[in-house]
Amino acid sequence: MQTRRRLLEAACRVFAEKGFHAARVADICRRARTNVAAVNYHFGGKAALYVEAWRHAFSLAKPSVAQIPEDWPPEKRLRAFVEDLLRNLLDTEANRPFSRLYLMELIHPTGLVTHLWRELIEPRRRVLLRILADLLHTDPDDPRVLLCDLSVIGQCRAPYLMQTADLEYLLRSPLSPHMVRRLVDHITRFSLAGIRGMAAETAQERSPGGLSRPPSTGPFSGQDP
Amino acid sequence: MQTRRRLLEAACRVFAEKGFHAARVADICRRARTNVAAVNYHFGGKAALYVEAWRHAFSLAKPSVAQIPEDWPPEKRLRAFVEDLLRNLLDTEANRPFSRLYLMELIHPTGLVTHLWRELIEPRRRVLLRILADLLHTDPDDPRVLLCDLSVIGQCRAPYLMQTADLEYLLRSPLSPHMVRRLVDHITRFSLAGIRGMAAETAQERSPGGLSRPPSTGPFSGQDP
DNA sequence: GAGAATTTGAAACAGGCATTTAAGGTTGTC
DNA sequence: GACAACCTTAAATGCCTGTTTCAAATTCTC
Repeated sequence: MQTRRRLLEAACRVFAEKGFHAARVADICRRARTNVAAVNYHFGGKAALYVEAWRHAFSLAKPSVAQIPEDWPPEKRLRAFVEDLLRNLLDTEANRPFSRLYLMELIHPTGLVTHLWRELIEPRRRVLLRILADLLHTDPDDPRVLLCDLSVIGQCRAPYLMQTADLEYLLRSPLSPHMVRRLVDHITRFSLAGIRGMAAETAQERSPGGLSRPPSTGPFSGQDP
Repeated sequence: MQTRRRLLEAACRVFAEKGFHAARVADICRRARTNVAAVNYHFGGKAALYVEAWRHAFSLAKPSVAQIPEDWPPEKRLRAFVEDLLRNLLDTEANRPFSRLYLMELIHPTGLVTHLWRELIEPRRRVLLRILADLLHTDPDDPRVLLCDLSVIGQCRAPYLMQTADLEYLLRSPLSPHMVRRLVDHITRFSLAGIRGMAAETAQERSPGGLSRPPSTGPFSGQDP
């Protein structure tokens, strides 16, 4: 139905902006130009709407990373990956749903989408680990790959951490498509240089201790719905 | 008074963990082993307690970055800066207040601490810009410095984005002092290599357009208290 | 076009939570 | 030891917000 789709899109935007807890059902309904009862009619409640909004956001975003050709050189694949993560930065109208939705769930775990994690997020991460392993001429379980993963992801998420106005303040420049391209370019080059620096280092001092334990619990362990 | 201090410390931890909005006054009081009315008696309300908690957290954290000797080589200063940002990662008992408090305010601006921004945060950022400018053999207004700033800060904040358990899952290793040291080491080296990569690049293709406008509004522009 | 099912609208409901209130207890002072 | 200032406690208040309710309206079926 029309209303249902409008609600989903509004929900993506509001949940992405505020997070599950701080998002107001009334806000979502105002943006969707509908009544609050519609949420409970179509979805059964705020929590269920949240889960559906996740699915909706991912249904728009998912294919791209998975479609990076595996025979591209790893440098090119890294750029494509970064580009994909930063794609949602603009679209202030359409929404910047996926990247920030995910970020919000990381910060305030609701426990509502744990089952979507392995289905939707883990495969993406595995793509990046593969790229990094290729760049470092090692395998994806190498501790250095995990650290580089954190570095790349951290850089890509940084712009989503703040309001657009604050990002523009930091960069001293309005957030245009051109600016996003420049960000992609920077993060890719910066990371490639960082990775090559690691590859050049002697591996001896980072071999023993620390980074070697198998995963214990799982992600999204917390919950406060 | 005793109670006042216990409240401040509990507030730091709870606000840092949940953010202003999601934090419950009752939670804070339970941790401080006091009654909910104490918050309103000693501080006048949740909002005022939040501001005082910020001040308290910063009073513990502030000196270090400011005390990095300016005559150290920039590589050494960068390491000291990163180390300072990651210091709060442990201290699960004492609290990991500053870094995550700040992060929460970035993500959900409350508008309650805008006045503390210039006083507390801007100076820290200027220290980093100076370091990066020295490393790039340029001045702190160079657009490349701003991009590197985003990269370094993004990497340093990444560990604070998630619950400890999730970070340990990503790193496949428990979060020990040793692990934190390794993180500091990695981020410093990775960034130094990235920065040197940028410095080596031809400056021509990143000179015109984009990154050149003076700050328009200010940070923490939003508010939803 | 009549009747039935589905969807929407406005208002009432209920629970959670910050804040207030007023009484009781503690500490310091003369 | 009495008084006063300060602090703590438990219960009450009132607001905000997700959910429910039920009537009105729309859409679908025959």
